[in-house]
Amino acid sequence: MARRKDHTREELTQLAVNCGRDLVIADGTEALTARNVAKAIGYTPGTLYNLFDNIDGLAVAINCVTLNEFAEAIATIRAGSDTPTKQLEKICQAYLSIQQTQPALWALLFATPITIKSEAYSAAIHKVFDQVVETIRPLCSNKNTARQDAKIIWSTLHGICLLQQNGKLNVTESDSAEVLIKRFLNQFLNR
Amino acid sequence: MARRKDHTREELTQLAVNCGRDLVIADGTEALTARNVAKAIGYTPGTLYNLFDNIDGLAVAINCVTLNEFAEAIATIRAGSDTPTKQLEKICQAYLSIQQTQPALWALLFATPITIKSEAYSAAIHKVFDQVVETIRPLCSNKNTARQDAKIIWSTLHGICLLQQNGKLNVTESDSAEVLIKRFLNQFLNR
DNA sequence: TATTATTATTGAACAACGTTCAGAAACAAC
DNA sequence: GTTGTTTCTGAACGTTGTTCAATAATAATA
Repeated sequence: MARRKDHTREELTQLAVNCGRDLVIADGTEALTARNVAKAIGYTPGTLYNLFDNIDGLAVAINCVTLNEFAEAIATIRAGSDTPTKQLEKICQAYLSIQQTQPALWALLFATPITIKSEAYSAAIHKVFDQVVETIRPLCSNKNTARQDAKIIWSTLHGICLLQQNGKLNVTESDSAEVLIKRFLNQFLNR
Repeated sequence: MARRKDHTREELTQLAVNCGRDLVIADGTEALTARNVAKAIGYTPGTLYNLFDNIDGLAVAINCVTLNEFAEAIATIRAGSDTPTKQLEKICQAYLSIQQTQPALWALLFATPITIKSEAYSAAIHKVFDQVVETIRPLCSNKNTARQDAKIIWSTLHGICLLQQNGKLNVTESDSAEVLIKRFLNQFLNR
């Protein structure tokens, strides 16, 4: 069989991304295999390689969706009338929320070392990160360090979540990620 | 063939850990396969499963070596006559140094989500972490928060290195991990 | 309408992975 | 010498990512 043309190339890509995402949500990152996705979309593995260079390409595409959703959540927070500090807190909570409610999607985002150059992926990262920078800017003493501070906050957020997920932070006692992040923000923002 | 008894069980374990470590250093974490290690030690894959539950067990054993080396480096730093703040800086630099000089070993340590319960592994983590806590303690305003602060610092250190390694921090400009960490410490320790 | 060109899709194959386990070989005990 | 125990092999299984000749459906052409 060949040339079914049930879907356009774009539709097929969308289908793969959606089904792949559902697979990850349902059964974890390990379920994201070429054969699993192919079966889910009703095609064979070979077809996926018409759409993506390799299976990591699909992972990146799924990550773009996750990042874009997060970027929208941040935009909503920033559209509100909270103080910058409060906004930053809410952004951090939103990040935490992703990790806690969709741990598998989060793991696909960060716990997997993905080394792929993708226009869309860089753009998606920027859409998130740049907003963090702008939120922080009024809080920075030195105006030139907003981006650096954003990187630090982003890294800490990320590090706490990662070590928490792997149980590498539960040395003896267990502090919730939320508590640690709140403490970090307070101290880092000098209040 | 069977029962060569060229080595005791302990020697064989040591051999596997050492060769596995060398493989990782030379060719990255992906080179740590049962067949590769088996060939390196002059046995067959099956033998490895007498020594470890699975291949992750070998990875954990290698990580213990890395962690113990790091713990010793920290001990040397703490034995010096620097101020606590300076000691903390040096510890952070030592962490960075591991990531930069042995990126594959570091990747095996942290970039891989390992979910294994190991007595030795927990002990190795503690040997590192507890020293960080003690170094920080005199710098903490509230005496009860030393462990929390240590976790935050540890997480930040980790997050910066991770995002840096994956190129996920090089948004537009590139600040070195060293600069970011120094800035973080200054700000976090309120100076 | 008949023929040709193009393109999407398959399915079988390949190499490599982790892992298992019956059996063979070497040692120890009696 | 016989028996038992332990170590080690090697072949197998199932799964992974990935490739690619063959094929069938469509589009283009005559």
